[in-house]
Amino acid sequence: MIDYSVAKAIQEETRKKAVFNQDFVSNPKLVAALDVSYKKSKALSAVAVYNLERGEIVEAKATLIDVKAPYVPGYFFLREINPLVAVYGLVENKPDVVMINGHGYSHPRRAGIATYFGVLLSVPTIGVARKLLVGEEQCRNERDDTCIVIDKGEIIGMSVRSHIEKLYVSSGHGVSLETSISIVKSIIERHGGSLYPMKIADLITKRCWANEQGGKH
DNA sequence: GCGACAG
DNA sequence: ATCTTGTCGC
Repeated sequence: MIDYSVAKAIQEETRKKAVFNQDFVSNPKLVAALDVSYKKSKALSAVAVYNLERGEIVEAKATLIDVKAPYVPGYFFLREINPLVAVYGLVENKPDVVMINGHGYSHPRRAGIATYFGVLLSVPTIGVARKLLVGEEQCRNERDDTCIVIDKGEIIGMSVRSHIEKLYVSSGHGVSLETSISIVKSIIERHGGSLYPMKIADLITKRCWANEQGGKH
């Protein structure tokens, strides 16, 4: 059995350094979406840089690296931080905000992978997950497509649903929950209910295995 | 003690 | 996340 006390201490330090209630950027124009897929001990990570004004992908990159750490709920960063940092380093058009596939503040210690990535690289991040790790939804009514997520008496994130998918959004670092929701909703409303750049990053990670020859794309 | 548990 | 056939619904 592995001892996660060190990883836990890292997350607690990360939470102290993180900023959840301020926006480092006032008018973001470039938003990057990062995602990772796995095959045996290899991780294929991808990034799609999206122009909010034009509603288009302006850059895409992918890379393949080895991973050793197993996936453990609550300690996702141990497994996925390296693939994420590796592919982010390939980006030429540095984004104003980075969307990470996973939780940010909505985490047992308020420091999910999105928060860890943001503090580590000192970039604004948003956490976007498909399942809750902690907390429970509180919807005002059945019609509302945006609900708050409560844990231990505080709002830790929000759910946003379209007719295509349901996402759990939380602040990562340097992007408030309100701004995070605003960005996510503006994208899905523009692309038929799909978080377009994240979908593209996801497709890249799953379709580049066939013609992978070392990673770069 | 038991169940739940981001990707 | 990944491994995977047939099957249900529009």
